Amino acid sequence: MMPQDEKRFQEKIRAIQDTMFVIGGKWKIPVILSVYRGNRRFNDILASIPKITNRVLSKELKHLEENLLISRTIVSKYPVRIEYTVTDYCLSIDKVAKPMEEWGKGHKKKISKQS
Amino acid sequence: MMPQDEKRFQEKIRAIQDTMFVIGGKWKIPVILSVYRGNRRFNDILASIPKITNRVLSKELKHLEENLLISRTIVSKYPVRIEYTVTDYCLSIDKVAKPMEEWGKGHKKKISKQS
DNA sequence: GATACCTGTATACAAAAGGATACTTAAAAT
DNA sequence: ATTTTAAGTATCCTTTTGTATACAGGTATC
Repeated sequence: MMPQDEKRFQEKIRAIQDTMFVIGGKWKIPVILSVYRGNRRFNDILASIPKITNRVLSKELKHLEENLLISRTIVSKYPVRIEYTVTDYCLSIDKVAKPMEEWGKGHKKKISKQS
Repeated sequence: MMPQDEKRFQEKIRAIQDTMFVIGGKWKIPVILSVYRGNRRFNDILASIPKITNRVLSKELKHLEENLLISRTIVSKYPVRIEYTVTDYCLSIDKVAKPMEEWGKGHKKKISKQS
């Protein structure tokens, strides 16, 4: 039998790996933030995130849609016009994104200080 | 000139990408947690994290050491014995890891509910 | 009729991350 | 003398991620 705290440790690992699967990688949170910020159209999102390419953006949007964080709506058929918006559920990401933002800012200072 | 909030948005993105660079990926936080938990020796850490391999662990430890989160000490030369410990600075990761753990647990429920 | 706009997809490729397995070095245990 | 242990490294391979560029399909504009 596995000790209680060992079991809890394994669950912790799994939960964090699940989170990483959904919002990990270089682009997923930036895409969410961009849409959250008001960029609803593909090319606007594309332009708002430095160095992202259309292929990567397309894939990330699909992944986020599958994970219920972004919704995609066809607002006009001719011409094709799509709108991306964040879901209500997506707002929960803020609880993770905010700490990450703060930690990143602090880390930059830390690293530049030691040199 | 870029508007103020646009500039702040770009900084946000960069901060999050910096964080992702340091602790992103499948294994980095699990490794930190394992060491924090008391696993100090290579093979103990290896055994504590399901499915990680020695090659990957070796690389992750090096990366974490370079980013001041883990420290590596040679405790005995013959035989070689190394000890890994978390740095004081590493404790700041908890501010990110905890929300990720919670979000991951909630997400699993969310996904299983919709099916 | 030619060209540009929008929202992507298709193709080809390069780089990074992750995985499987064997090996090393030197001491300690049997 | 052989095996085991510790802490990795070396080699090769697969998968994922990212990049570059071209193209599609339909509308609108010149």
